[in-house]
Amino acid sequence: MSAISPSSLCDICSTYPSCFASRLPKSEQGGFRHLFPVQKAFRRGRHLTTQGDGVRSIYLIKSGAFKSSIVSEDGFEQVLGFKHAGDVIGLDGLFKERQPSNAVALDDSIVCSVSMHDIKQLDERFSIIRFFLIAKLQNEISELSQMLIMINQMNSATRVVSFILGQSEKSTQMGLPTKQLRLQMTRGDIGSYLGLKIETVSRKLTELAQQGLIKIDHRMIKIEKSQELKNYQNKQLSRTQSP
Amino acid sequence: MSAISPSSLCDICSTYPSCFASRLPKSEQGGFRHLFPVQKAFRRGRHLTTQGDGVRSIYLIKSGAFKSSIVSEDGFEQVLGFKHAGDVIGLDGLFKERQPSNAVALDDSIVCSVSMHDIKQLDERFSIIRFFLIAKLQNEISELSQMLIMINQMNSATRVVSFILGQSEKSTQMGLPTKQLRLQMTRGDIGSYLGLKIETVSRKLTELAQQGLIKIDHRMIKIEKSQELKNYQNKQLSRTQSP
DNA sequence: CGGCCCGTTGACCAGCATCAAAATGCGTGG
DNA sequence: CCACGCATTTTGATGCTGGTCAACGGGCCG
Repeated sequence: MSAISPSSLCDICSTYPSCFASRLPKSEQGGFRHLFPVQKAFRRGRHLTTQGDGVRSIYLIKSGAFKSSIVSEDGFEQVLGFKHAGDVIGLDGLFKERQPSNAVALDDSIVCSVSMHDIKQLDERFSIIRFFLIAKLQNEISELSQMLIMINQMNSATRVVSFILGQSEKSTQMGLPTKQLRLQMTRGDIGSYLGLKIETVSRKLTELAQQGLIKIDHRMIKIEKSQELKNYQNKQLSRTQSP
Repeated sequence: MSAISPSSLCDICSTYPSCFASRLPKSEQGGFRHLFPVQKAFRRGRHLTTQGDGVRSIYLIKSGAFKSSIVSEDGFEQVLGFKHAGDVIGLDGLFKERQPSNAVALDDSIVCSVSMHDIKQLDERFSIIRFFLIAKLQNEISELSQMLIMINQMNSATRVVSFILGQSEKSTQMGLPTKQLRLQMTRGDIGSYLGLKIETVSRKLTELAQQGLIKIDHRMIKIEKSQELKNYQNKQLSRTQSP
């Protein structure tokens, strides 16, 4: 965790469009620069946030990948989601005393960190920032709701398919290849996220490969038949009759 | 859905302590009254919010009970939570065009409705209101995360036990009896919430009754051995070894 | 009184977890 | 650069939990 460029300018930032800085009126963006958002590098495995620690900043991911998770008292980890360039980390702890969740780097990553003090100033001055923060929190609610639907209503194969398609979509959004993706997380992480055991994840991936829908090379996934994968999803969703 | 008392004063409201009105400085609370929060009654089965409809207000529950849910395109309902007196409904749609979820009255209920216009004014003027809204959204995130943990890591009996204990706790918070509670929702709602089929919910409740931990009379639940129920929870959480 | 939810119970079985073992990859230190 | 050790992944065999299908009773409302 070392400062790279303490006074880096937002307007040369690669994730500027998805950052709240871009929401500020042009005339104010110079002002925002003076709040000195700081870029920091995190090596794989390092914690960006740790459950229970004090809250100091929120973070916008500039490059790399993180998993967010909660660890219960008995040591069980529940993965809540995976975050990539453009995503925000730390909103669930915003204005709180303690971090409610962990964020761990899955790759070497770079984040832009904005201190609580700066966030409070921005929140005070600009309604657009308030809407931004609330919208991002609502996104998290929406994603968690979708996870509940997935885990409660889909079987294991369909969950794995949905996961792959979701990762592929994120990949596309970041301007990376849609049909070729590299998973940053272990099978165990995927299993925790999807509510499946590691063996089940492995088996279902193998089956999908055997059916020719994907190709697997360790953590590289190649999507061979995206339409059939999408059909897979829909077929499973309507496996029981509607009311 | 009829107006009861369009100019009711907040300071005689039974849920005032959990309302954001209570957060305002004393000198401003008179001003808040002039925003005319409106009380409305909802009969059992009526929708307070409907997925896809326009967003007009947020609601604070004064009495009664609601379930919040999402219905997928294929007609499947996923129950996201149950809301009671003091809870807020509509935050997931705050400042949005369309309601992302449904809220249906499980009992005849009364809510206090605050229009988007008023919320915007309050949000603009009072940082304490902003913190309130964000904290409530974070609560929803936290509850959904706990649901994921429960569904991914607990077996059916433990989920049902957790549900009963959770309902009992809510009951306590509202000043109602802790050991005697009336479920407002069907077994089907509970099943959707917990990710279990209706038959499983029914069976597990029966088993708990046979073990003498609870007594069941239709939707009345009497908690006979609360300590053993809590042990049940902990036992199951550590059913597999920690890393 | 009849129909419709709602809830319960039983029999059966599919899907996923569990347990076990081996192969492979990766990081670390010599 | 290589070797060792650990983490990750795969694959197989087996069993249990919770889903499915079916039937029935009871309460509520028109």
